[in-house]
Amino acid sequence: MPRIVFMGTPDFAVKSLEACLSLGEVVAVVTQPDKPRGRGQEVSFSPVKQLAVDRGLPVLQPVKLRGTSFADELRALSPDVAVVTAYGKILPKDVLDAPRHGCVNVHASLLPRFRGAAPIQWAIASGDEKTGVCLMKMDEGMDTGPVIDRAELPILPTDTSATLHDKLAALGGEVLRRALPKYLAGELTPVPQPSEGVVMAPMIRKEDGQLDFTRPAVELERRLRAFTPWPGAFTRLQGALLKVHQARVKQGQGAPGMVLAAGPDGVEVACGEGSLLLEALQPEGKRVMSAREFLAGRAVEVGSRLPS
RNA sequence: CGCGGGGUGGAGCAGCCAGGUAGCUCGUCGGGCUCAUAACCCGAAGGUCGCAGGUUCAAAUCCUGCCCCCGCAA
Repeated sequence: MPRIVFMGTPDFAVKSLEACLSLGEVVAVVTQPDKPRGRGQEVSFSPVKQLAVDRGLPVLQPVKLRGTSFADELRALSPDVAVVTAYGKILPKDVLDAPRHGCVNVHASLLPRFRGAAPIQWAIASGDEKTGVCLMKMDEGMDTGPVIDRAELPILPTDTSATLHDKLAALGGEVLRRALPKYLAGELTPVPQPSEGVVMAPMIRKEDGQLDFTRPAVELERRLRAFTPWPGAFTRLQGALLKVHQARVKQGQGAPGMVLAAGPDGVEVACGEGSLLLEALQPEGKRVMSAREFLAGRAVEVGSRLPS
C-alpha cells in the first residue's frame, strides 16, 4: 500500500480523495484553512476536510507553503506520492520534491489547452466540443508538467460548468484509479506537453458574467453556460440586477441590447450578431423564474434597451 | 452579530411608509365568438395576507420574536 498525501480543497477534489482512499494509505490530507463562508459568514470546513474528518484522517491546513517548514512536515510522513486536486495554492519546489515520486495533479482539461484556474469554464466558453482530465507530474510551472494519463469527455450543448464539473470530478477519480498504481510502479512514463496548442484558462472574475450585448449571441450563450453557477450571466433592468439562467440563440436583429420581443417564450434581446432569447430569469432578491412568470408581474417594453 | 431584498387565491406582482371594501397581469373552470397567433369577449371558482404574540374600536399594513426563500459579499 503506497503512502499517499492528498492535497485538495473544493467539491471537485472529493472524488479524487475517494479514489486515493481506495488506492493506498492516505497519511495526511492537506486543505485550505477554514474560512467564513456564505451568508452569515459562518466558518465552515472545505468539502475535502469534511470527508477527511469523517474518515478520521489527519488534516493539515497550512496558511503558507513557501518559505516555511511545510516541506519538512511532508517529508516526516515519508509519502510515496502527493496527489493534488484543486488545492488552491502553487506548490514551491521543496514541497514538489518531498514525496518519493513527487506530486501528481488532476487537472480538468486536455493539456496543454486550458492551463490555469478555470479550465472547465473556458472550455465551454470557447465552444470546445470535448474536454477531459489529465493526470500530470507537477513541476514548478502553472500546469506545465508532463502528462501521465488522460481521459476525454464530450461537451454537450446543454452542459454548464456545474454539470461538467461533476462529470470531470468523477472522471478524475477514474483516471487516478487506473493510472496512479501504474505510475508508482514505473509502468507509465510522463510525457512532456507539446509546446503547441497552449491556451491559458485564467481565473474567472465577477465581471466576466456581465452580458455584453455587443458580442455575438452565440458567444453570450456559451458564456452563460460556462459561468453557471458562478458568476452567472447578468445584466441590469430598471436599475436592478437581473440574472439570466437560461437563454437560447435566435436570429433577431436590432441595436445591441434592444428588447425585440417579450412574450411567454422569453425576452428576446438583440446582440452584436443575432439575438438572445432570455428564458429563465432571476430578479435581484428573488427566485429563478420563467420568462412567463417574470413578465406577469412587471412590464418590459419592446424597444427598450438593456445596458451593453 | 458582514450588508441587503422578499414571503399577499395555482404563478408573478401591487397594496404596507401616512391602520378601515383583497387590487393587477396571467393561469384554472363554465359560456360565447371563430383564424385573431401572447387570440378575443362574458362569467365563475379559488386567499388562515409565512408562523406566534403584542398595540388598537379595527392590523396585509404598526411593534416584538421565530421560520423559510433570495441578491451582495466571502
